[in-house]
Amino acid sequence: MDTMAETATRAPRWLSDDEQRAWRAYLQATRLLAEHLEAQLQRDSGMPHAYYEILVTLSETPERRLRMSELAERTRSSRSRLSHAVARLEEAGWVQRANCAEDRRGAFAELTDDGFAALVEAAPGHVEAVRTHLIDQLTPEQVSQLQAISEAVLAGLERAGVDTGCPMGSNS
Amino acid sequence: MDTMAETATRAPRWLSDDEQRAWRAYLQATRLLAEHLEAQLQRDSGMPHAYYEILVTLSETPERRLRMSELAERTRSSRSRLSHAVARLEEAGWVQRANCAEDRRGAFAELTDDGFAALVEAAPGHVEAVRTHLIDQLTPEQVSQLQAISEAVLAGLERAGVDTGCPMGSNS
DNA sequence: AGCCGTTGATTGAGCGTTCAGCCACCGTTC
DNA sequence: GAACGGTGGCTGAACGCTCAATCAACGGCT
Repeated sequence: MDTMAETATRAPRWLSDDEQRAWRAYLQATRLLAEHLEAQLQRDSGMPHAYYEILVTLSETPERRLRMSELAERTRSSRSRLSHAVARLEEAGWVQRANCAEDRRGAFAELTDDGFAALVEAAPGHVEAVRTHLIDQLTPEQVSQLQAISEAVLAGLERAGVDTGCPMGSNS
Repeated sequence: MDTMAETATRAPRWLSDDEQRAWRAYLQATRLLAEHLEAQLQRDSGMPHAYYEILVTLSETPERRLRMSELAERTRSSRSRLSHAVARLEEAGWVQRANCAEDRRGAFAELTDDGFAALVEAAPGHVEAVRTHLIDQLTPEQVSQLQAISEAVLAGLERAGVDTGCPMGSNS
């Protein structure tokens, strides 16, 4: 990396050794954890984590249904991605679409009973994995540190306009 | 989620409110950050982050070349994934394959001059993004907390037999 | 020599995501 | 009421990844 510092057109603020160690540890930990949780959910419940989150989000709603846009926002997903995902979930019988009366462009995604059952099946194993590989590895103090850190990063990203649903925001 | 605790066949140890807040914040922060970095690298340098890491790993090697297996381990990638990736990188002219004399099954992946140039182009923007959206959002204390947390999680995953592909000792 | 399990690496199908483009509908304006 | 830009949602192609299958070469064995 040092050799590149000289070659670069405009010297950026490179990371210090400590920062780089933290960054690389963070990168590996988040990636491995995500992969592990993904694999667990796929293996035990036959759904990717993103789909699990869709089901969770729907289940936390009074009528177990949401407009596609609203669902996309809450799951921080693009509309396209959600559209494909709901199509898959519909094939699995876990979600069904419903027309919207007030806005005929709109569509609802609705959690079916099978979908709720699948969620009930999937949740314990997933939560157990999260606890085992994240929460239980940390002291209570570290858990709250992690929350503070995550919220700081989130705030920074949102302040920078890195909002998922807003393609117009980035310009130059 | 509480309703599901009763329905599930075996569901001990749900997350407390604090733990769940921490988990969800972590989830969103890591995901948004990863997506942002991915997008930045793709937009500014035309490569996904995984490919960037391959180039970095090759560049940090004396001869700028590594056996495929070795490269797969260092980038924590599956062999298959790496094989596909190197194929793409070869198309881009950033990497070239070379036969291995000692083991005729083997193959080297070698960083080309164009590949190194692409890396030199890409690195400043990427590092800047990491700094801006992660490091600069945190106090120095939080950075070291994050490192400790990440290492704890990593150690837990490795203890649990999750294939890390990389023993703790090796670094760059 | 011949066999046989292992290892290095590639391949192709399938899946999820992104991106760009599209259509249908909305609300406003003239 | 016709035209307009904006919005809700869908589609298809391209891409990266995973998984299982495959192949060739190695190395130890008798």
